[in-house]
Amino acid sequence: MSGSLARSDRDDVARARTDGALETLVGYNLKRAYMLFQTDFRETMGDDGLTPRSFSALSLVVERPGITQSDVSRCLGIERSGLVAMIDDLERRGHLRRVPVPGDRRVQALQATPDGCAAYDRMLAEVRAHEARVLATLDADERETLVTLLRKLRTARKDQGE
Amino acid sequence: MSGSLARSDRDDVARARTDGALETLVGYNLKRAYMLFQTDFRETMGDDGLTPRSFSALSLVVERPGITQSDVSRCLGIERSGLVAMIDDLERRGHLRRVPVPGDRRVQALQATPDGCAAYDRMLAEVRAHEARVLATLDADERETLVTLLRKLRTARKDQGE
DNA sequence: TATTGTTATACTCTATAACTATA
DNA sequence: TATAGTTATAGAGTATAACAATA
Repeated sequence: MSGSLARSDRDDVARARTDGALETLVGYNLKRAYMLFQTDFRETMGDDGLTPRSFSALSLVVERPGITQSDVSRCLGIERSGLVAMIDDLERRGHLRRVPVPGDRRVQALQATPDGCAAYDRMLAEVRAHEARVLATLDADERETLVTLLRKLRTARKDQGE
Repeated sequence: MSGSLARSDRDDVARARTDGALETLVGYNLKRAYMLFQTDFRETMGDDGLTPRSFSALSLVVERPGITQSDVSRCLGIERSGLVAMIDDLERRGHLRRVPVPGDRRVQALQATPDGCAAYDRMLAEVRAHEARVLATLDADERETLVTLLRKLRTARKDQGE
């Protein structure tokens, strides 16, 4: 039954090294690393800055002028409905505009404004600095390996049957 | 001003390869990879299965009998308050019990039940299978490298001044 | 004063479903 | 019948703040 534990036993437990099954699981370590990035990203961008998600959307719009919301949602793997408020916000900030497309009146192409492009360039620099900060403990090779492995994980997935 | 785009231009855009700044950012790739794991984890555990979080808590309790809620929250990097409902749930499932500690009446040590240990072993096997599935595109070396890099990212952080 | 467990609360994120207008 | 954009809504996840009991 062992209903209770002595104080010293608990202290031993607390001192145990962190080497359980959890540490061997990729998912767990992935989540912890992701949380690190998330937190620092938000601190970097400030209270009324872009979120990781809206930054990624803006990035897509800047780099692929004329992309539609549906395209963005597919590229980022998120729901179309979630994009509306985000694009509203980016438009309100003056970073982009919704532009009608002659050939298809259902669609509105997304076009970054000059100000939006400039703001994006500044933010991208900040984001790279933020990543350098969080990745400080890895050398250049390790960083590249990490990105490569993460991308491999994802891109290869699309091709599979599943 | 270029108010609108022709259909064919948009199609070109849609066909563009996915090689923008986003793909070079660790944070973005980390998030996408994390989403992959999360989704598959939940599918693996089923509708009334443990969440990634409660599984990690149970793992800690099984491997460090007598650990307290505060210890768990510190190990996992989450708030104490968030643990209460989780531990309630694990207790309701019969996986663990709250056990009074003689030396300190504020504390309740967490003790996995025999059933809880058995259930954990089964779940851990399922989780490992789930990880093997999601990691199918990486070979053994790559998987180990990935875990190592993710852990290095995190563990080294603690030691820093910040 | 500090810590453990707890409650209440609010906020963010995000998906689902349904609607409309077009195609 | 399918797609783009939209709206409304609900649910999960999680943090914050406060409190009681104990140290």
